[in-house]
Amino acid sequence: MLTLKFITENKEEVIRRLAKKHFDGAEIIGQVVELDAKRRSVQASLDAESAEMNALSKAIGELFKQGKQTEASEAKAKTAELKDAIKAQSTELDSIEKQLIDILVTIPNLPHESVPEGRVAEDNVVEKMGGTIPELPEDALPHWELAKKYDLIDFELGVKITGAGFPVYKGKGARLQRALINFFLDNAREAGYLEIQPPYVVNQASGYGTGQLPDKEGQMYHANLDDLYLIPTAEVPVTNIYRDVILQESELPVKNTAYSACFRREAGSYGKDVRGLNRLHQFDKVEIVRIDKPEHSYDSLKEMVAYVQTLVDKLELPWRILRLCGGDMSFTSALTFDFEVFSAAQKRWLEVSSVSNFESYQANRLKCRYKGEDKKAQLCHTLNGSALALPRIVAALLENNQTPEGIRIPKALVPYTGFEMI
RNA sequence: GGUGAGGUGGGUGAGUGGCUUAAACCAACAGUUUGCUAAACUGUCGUACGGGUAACCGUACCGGGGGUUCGAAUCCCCCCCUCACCGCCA
Repeated sequence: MLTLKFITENKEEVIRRLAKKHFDGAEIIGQVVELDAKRRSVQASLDAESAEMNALSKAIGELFKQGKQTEASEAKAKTAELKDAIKAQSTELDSIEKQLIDILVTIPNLPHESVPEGRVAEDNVVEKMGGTIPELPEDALPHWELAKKYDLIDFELGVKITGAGFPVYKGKGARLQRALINFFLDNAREAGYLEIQPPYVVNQASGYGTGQLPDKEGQMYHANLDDLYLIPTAEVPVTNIYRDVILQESELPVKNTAYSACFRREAGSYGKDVRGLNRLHQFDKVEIVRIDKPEHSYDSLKEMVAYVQTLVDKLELPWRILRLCGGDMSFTSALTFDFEVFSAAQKRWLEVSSVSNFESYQANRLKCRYKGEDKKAQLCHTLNGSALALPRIVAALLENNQTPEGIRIPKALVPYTGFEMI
């Protein structure tokens, strides 16, 4: 969430910038400013009364020690009224603070100045393109047909065991998954990211820390007996490593990478573009996470985008980078670049990575801070990106590389698969 | 699952109602000393909110929440978590 300080000090700017995300903040920001003023005044009088009470209690203690029982009892009588006032004020302060938090979590992050105007996915700006789209014959097969033909992925079997969206990978299909995971992790390590193996289920506090809760509660699987959530991305456990942490400036930027299975309920998204591997409830992904100083976070973002580009290049896939427009960005992001690869048989661009700078929006809730030269703790910036999500990469690899002799594996991946053709 | 012990600052850990402004040690940082390293010595060393141009002042925080009391890290109640041993088990 945005910091109260920033909102109250930059009211007009906040409203103006939120408009790019098509969020009308005029009324809600006004409420925040008003509540904050109330908060200050209540706290000021609460503090004054508490100070008086503390002094009085101390004096009573002294009087008792000196054996002045009568005077002590007189002083005691005076505290009752003060006590009631303190109780009332602190109840009011709690309520104001709760109202403020409730409002703050409904305000999205401010988009960076470079975010293009726009409402929907079509308004995103193509930033860069690479690779070549292969010429496939007319009878080229979509990946779900190829998966069946070569017995790589069994979607029906997954339905039997679990349900739709939980495919079973078999033989070279399974080995391809394992190869991609190792390929991505090795590349990330070589690029300086520390490999992490996090838990796949998290507690409520972690869900709140990265912002999945409370807004996206329905998108996560919930193990209600233990009140734990299956992670929708490794971002959640990895970023939460830094919850309630004050880092030293010298430790920044923190660069972590993690593979995890990801679980998403995808409630409400049935029926549209969900065939085959396009949208799943369980999938594999390697994530990269950075924690950085504010003044360096956009350099970090640039590096992350450049890094992801090396992956799609090595996989010889046709790709493009989109700069997301205000309307298509996530709630928490300040600037997002999406990577898409072209799936030549479906003739569609598929999103395989989303790289974002959250600035201090996530760090504020996480309470992830760092101490610099001046010894003052201040909020870090957090960033993350997929590097990469497997299913759509697999879809594109299968479709784009199909030949009459079988499916060709890109050279960079062969050491990992142990085979050149499927 | 059973039994027991615990949760205090960056870490270890003392503190059983007011002398706590949370001791002491370690780590960290600055300085002195020093041929270098090390050691020694001195000093600094929490977070948040509010007030103030500032130095600074006030308030809150000892796992979380409630209660008792003029006053709670300390007493009472509820919850959460951790550790140890036993049982089960990859």
